[in-house]
Amino acid sequence: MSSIHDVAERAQVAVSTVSAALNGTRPVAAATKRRIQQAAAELGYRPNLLAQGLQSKRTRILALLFPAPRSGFGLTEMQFATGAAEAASELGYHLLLSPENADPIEELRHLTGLGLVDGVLLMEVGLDDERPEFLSAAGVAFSMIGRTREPGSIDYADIDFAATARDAVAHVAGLGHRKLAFFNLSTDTYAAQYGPAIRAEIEFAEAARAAGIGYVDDFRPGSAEEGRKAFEELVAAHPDVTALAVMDDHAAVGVIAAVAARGWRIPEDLTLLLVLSSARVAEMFHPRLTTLEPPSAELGRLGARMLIDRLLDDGPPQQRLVPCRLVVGDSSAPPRDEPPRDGPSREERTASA
Amino acid sequence: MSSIHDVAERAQVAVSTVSAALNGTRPVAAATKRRIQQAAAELGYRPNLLAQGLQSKRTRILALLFPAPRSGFGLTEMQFATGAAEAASELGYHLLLSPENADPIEELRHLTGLGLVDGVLLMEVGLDDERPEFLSAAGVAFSMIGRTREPGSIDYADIDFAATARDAVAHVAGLGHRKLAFFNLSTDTYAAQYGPAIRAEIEFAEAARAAGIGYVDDFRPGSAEEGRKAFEELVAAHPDVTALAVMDDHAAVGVIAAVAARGWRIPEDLTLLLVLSSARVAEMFHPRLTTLEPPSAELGRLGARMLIDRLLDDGPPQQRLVPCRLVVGDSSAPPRDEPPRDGPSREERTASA
DNA sequence: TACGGTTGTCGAAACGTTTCGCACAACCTA
DNA sequence: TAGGTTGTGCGAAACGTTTCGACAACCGTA
Repeated sequence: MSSIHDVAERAQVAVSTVSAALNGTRPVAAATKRRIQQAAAELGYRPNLLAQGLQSKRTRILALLFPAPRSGFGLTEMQFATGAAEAASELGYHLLLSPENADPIEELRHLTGLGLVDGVLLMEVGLDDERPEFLSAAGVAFSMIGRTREPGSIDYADIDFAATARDAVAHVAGLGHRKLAFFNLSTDTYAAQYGPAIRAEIEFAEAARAAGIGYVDDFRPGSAEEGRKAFEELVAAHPDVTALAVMDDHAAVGVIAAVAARGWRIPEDLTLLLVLSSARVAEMFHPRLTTLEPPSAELGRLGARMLIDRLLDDGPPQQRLVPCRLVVGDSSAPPRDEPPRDGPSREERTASA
Repeated sequence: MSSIHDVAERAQVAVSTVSAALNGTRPVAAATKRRIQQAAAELGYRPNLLAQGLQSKRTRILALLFPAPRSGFGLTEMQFATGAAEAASELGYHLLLSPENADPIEELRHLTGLGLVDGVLLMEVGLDDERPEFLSAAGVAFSMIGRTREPGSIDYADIDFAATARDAVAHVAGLGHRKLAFFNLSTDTYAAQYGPAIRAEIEFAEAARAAGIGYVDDFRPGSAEEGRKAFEELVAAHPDVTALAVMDDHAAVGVIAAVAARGWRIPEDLTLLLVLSSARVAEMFHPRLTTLEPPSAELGRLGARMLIDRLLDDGPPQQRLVPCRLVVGDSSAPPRDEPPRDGPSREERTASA
């Protein structure tokens, strides 16, 4: 690989002049600059990022910390990563994919001690996450996808749960439903104070209250089997529920099975919404489920962009909330007129269809 | 951040001695070494990766080139990335996530010119991919996830399509099926000479021939709608097919809908296999589909590991094929005794169940 | 006693940049 | 014509490492 020395030699100028000409650091005579640029082009010169970084203390490398694949690790997280990588790339930055091991803080200490990265992008941020505090104390620039309980003046991009819940409730209320149930993420996830689990539950309750429709959120099924059970219990305890919003993909599978087992149909007997699941997953279901699709790639892009902004100059903190996109599928319909009973209700309808 | 100078000063030795003591590059008196290690620990010293890289020409950074998200970009690709990142991390390497833009070769030229990465990990390798050739010519170390038509002596990790097809065929033949159909990836993907599409088709044909069962592979549906149509055509043209292997997730959705529309049931009337799709996707279906799950994370790990091996010393090329894992779901069953006819076959069975 | 070998340490150079103080010429102004 | 002001370019230092030749001290042996 040719270095700046080679360019200098070929253009018959000093090394420092090449640097100035290429970076525009200070004025260089037009003719000289042209000669330098040509020499650089002929040699296919690319500045060495390591040398640049060593000198300037800026590497233009960002680290994306991603947690050890939990059970629910999927498309959404992937899209954070690709979104962030693309945004970084567009702005001339690189993205390092850093898996987190058992001790995230130690991992962080190591990573930032290397002098390799300019800043860190945190994802899967818990409400009481300790990483932000550490990074702040260490003076490392960072931004979050998601947010802690009290984000203070830290940059973050997160889902707008309030707007998402409002949209979801407006959708079902608009169809005429009077009572909505909400199946949260698994009990474990909830207990771990996972932000989306906590916030979604709060905001759905609030949105339902504001819209004046009934609301139930006692269930947190994390698997198909738990989803099935939860649905049975729901119907037993609240037979007047006609719409259901489910956070966990697998629980939704169980719900659908339970609905079919009772001889009910979607959407005639139940309007089913998938919350925070990608449309690609929703398409796997039959009928295609109505989804509140998280803006994952967008959040990744935003996270990377605000981190880069922060590195360039420190303006006020950027805190962005983006709502999920409502993708109406075939699982939304007005409620049945009267509560369905067990039995051959499906056949009755099939006959009339 | 403290530097090697600080350590040297604190331990009262020369900088070069610190380097030698910490890297074991050459012998250092035990007492001195201890003093140095203690000083380093007290200061929390971490060698600067940039300076190390600048000097040693080795950065311990690998780049994973990932293509612009195609339609089918999903879990599988994610797992390449996380698998590779984990393996790299375990071996003391870092993984750079590099999105590919419109011109992959130019992108590569740029990336490798930076001196930032020691090697490149290629994924989504096409049969006639031009990237390997470029990298070979440029003298850049790399390995592939997937492989070109003639991989020569390039390191790669890929799916063992022959074994996968054998396993799939053995599974359905073992259940008693006598004729298998194969729905490949979309026509576009096939036309683009996407390795898995080409190889899977060849190997399924071969496996079916070897097992002595009938085989059809005229279809390449890339969406639910195309899947539905393809299934209709299949049944019309080959009423004796009782088992179907589908490569495209969305096509499978269409197939399932078409099966239901005819009043047939899975697995009673059709054994359905999902090929190259993750078990997590298969669980979304009802009934849970039998899957040939690609060893994505494993391939990612292997790719990273063989690349690192290559960087350390050049032994013979490593070329690994890993078969998909057969995960038997609820969509596999022995064939019905006689070819199903249109009509109330489902009701007959429902009554007897 | 002198000498070759071993052991342990040091200092300087090099990796490829950027930055900064200076030098020098040309030009303008008083 | 002398002094200041631009405009342009140069060289050296610095960033934090590793590497390598030099060398001092010590040992055993001839």
